[in-house]
Amino acid sequence: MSRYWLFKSDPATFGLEDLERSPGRTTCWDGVRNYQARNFLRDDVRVGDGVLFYHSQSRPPAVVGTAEVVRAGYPDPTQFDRRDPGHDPGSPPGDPRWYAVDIRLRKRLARPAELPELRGTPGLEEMLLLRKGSRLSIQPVTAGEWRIVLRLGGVRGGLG
DNA sequence: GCCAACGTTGGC
DNA sequence: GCCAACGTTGGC
Repeated sequence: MSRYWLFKSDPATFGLEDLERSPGRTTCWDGVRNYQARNFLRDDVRVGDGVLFYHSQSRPPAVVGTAEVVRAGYPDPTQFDRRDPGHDPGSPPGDPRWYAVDIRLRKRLARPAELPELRGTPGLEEMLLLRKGSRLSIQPVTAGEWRIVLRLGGVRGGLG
């Protein structure tokens, strides 16, 4: 059974449009440097899982699309790249510290599901994203939350 | 193991 | 640009 996730991205760095333009509308979700998020990527995110694509640092912040996991956790190549901002000289190649997954765009939402709107929506009271001080960039989402967010985004029926 | 200092995230 | 919340670092 598939799970659901929310991935945050600053559109100034990598936004939905960048994903739309990526070959096969697929990208490597690398650069995650937080241990809790790493654990999700390494241990829990699986092929076929659904992803809410979220624009942070945006006005207003919003879920703007859905994606699907097409490759489960594997060592993040950028940690071994000297020139990459995420280069981690302390990560042993034999036991990599950081992980990435691949995701493929499913669809852009008909309209963004904006953060202030999410805050007022019944059924989302427990959503991790809405918790004060929640900075986690990879978050689990329940099936109910997934369905509600997609409905707000104008996605009718199905998996989005 | 404690905790102050520091850096980052991200909403506003 | 501001600042609250959080994570990490490093001295002790």
